[in-house]
Amino acid sequence: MSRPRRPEDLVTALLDWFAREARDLPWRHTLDPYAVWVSEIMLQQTQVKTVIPYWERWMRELPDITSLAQAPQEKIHKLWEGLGYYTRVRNLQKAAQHLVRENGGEFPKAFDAVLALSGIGRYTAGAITSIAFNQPSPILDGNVIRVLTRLFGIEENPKDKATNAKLWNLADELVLAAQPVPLSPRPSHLSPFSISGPCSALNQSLMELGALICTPKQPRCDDCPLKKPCVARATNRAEALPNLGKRAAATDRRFVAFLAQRDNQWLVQQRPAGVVNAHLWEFPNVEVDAETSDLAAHAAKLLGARPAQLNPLVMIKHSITRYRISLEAYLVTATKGVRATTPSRWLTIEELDALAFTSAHRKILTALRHKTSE
DNA sequence: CACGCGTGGGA
DNA sequence: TTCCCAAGCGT
Repeated sequence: MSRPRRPEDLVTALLDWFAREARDLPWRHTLDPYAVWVSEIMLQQTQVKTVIPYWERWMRELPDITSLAQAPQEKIHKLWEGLGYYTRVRNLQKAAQHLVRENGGEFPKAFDAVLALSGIGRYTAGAITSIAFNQPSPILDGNVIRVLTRLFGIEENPKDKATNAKLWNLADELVLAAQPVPLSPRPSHLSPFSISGPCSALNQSLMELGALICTPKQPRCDDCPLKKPCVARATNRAEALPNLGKRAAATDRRFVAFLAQRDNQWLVQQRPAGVVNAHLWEFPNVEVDAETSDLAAHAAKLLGARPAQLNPLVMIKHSITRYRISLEAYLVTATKGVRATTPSRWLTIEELDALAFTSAHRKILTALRHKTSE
């Protein structure tokens, strides 16, 4: 069985592979720390393919720290609509406002100053400082955990404190070993990137390997630049690692939404701070028991008037965190007497479109638009 | 430190 | 269909 080689040899193999195989992603064409920062926040727990259009739109609308700091909160929520984890976007703006106020609108270079910003933890601080400034700061994300536990045959749960520390140390050894290595040239037939240096390339190569080769299921070990030293490949343990614990079982929940119309306007409300999907808009809705049949009573409580009739429009299935949710949307007829509870508004379909909706209620809105255009 | 926080894609 | 999980962070 081949043992892992020295860090220098692993680094050489990774940098060479990255120069050949790295994807052409839009944020790889800039070294602007703000642009890198935005990409890293969007990429937290979110797939590359999903992020690309959001990042491009964001950079057009809010191209620098000052424009973000000054943007209305409705605008940043709308730009984030559908990405989830909406605290991220508020922390992003909070940090931008801090930088305008305290640092002349400049993004800091010092790792500790970056780490201190809202929404930036150890991973993101390491990613930004290595990618934008070629600093030898290690990164450890889901991809890197997978690559390193397999490469070194680490069977312990990577969430355990000691194992997590060990993984950070391994990531640190690799990025330090990369620091003096010349950057591998990218083949001329591929589009050029803006890579700040070998620390940037090494960190990105670990994530890229995890995304393209060292995947959770059916890893493409035959194409891996680290196949010789990889312990998991030699022991046929690749798909068994990393050894993450069991995830919590999903719970079923049922919600009912009521679509109240007044002329060409529909009643919507904004979710309060501190709850799931805070600050986003939705149709009036309530959680009900699975067996509840008297939905009109719920509608009455919610809208202040008992509807004469409830006509089903659409049933949405979605899940948020560990909840499997079914969301039934009903058109409310005879809405005379319906009064909004604050904060809520009567708005046209076009006006609703301009608001940031939760994903599930965005689907209701789409169904409603189709219904009303029939 | 275990948990809450969103969503969509892929097997 | 169901489950896993993706460039994590804050509390």
